[in-house]
Amino acid sequence: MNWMDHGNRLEIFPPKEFDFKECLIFLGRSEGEILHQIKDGYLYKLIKIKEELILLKIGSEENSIQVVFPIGIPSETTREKVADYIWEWFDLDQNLGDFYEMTRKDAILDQIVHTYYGLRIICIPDLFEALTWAILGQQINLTFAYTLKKRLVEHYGESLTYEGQTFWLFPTHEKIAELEIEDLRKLQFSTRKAEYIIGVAEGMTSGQLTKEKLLQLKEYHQVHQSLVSIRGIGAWTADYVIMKCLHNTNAFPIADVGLHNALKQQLGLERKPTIKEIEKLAVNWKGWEAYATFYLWRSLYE
DNA sequence: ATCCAGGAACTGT
DNA sequence: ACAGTTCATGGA
Repeated sequence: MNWMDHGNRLEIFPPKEFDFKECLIFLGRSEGEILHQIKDGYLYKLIKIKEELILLKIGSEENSIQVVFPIGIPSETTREKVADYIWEWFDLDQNLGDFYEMTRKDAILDQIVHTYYGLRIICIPDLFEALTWAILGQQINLTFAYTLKKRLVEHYGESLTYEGQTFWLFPTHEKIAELEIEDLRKLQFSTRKAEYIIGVAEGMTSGQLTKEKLLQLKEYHQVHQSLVSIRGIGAWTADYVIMKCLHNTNAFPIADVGLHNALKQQLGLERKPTIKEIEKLAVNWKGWEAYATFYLWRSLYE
């Protein structure tokens, strides 16, 4: 991690394969998003570090990400954690140079990575949020998934209002673990989604399911297996979470509808490709399937 | 209206 | 192992 603490602001120096504006475009993809806001080229996000709510205003300079604190300056140790958070959120530990090296020889990705150069997987560092968001997205259109997330956050999340704008935190698993199915049914969650999400919340609150434990597992299939063993988490959700929360670039949600649509479009097909066809296309992507998928998703909007 | 959505569990073979 | 069915609701 490469950054400087200037006391009242942070300056973070990302690797060269990074473009803040590309990341902002991804972050701004939905009107329904409630967990961050974008205004005048700045990204605002509320986070919580050790019981302290911290509003971040994030912008970019030529070679750095600038973070300021509109409400109050946190302590030095907290500022360090903020820098950690930003580094993790934008997946800055990955060496995208290796990914781009691979895509030079790839008929599908070569053009795409050129167009969106510097885009990184925007992560969901909170495991509970990542799992819940994936479950919400199962088999419903994304617009409605955002609506459900908004309702969940506004009912059970913490918030802070600054200059007339309200900023939200995703609810904690402790809070959701206390709910009954009917509580979420009222928000128009299906019984299944309600069961799955409360179940995950209970698993995390009991300490059985933690991000740390998952990160300790050495083999990809071990992580995948332990996630899939949880009710409501299938292969797609496991891969999505491994990609968005656990930073493993081997993750490949191969059954994803968005991926299929992107490939259909890129290849000019009449129909969506089959799983077997995708497996063949993806042979070159070994080790970078998550980024290949993410860039293909990006190619879908605009 | 009709189809489908960033699937998963369940059931039957 | 594998295929078909059910769940559930809104968006386009």
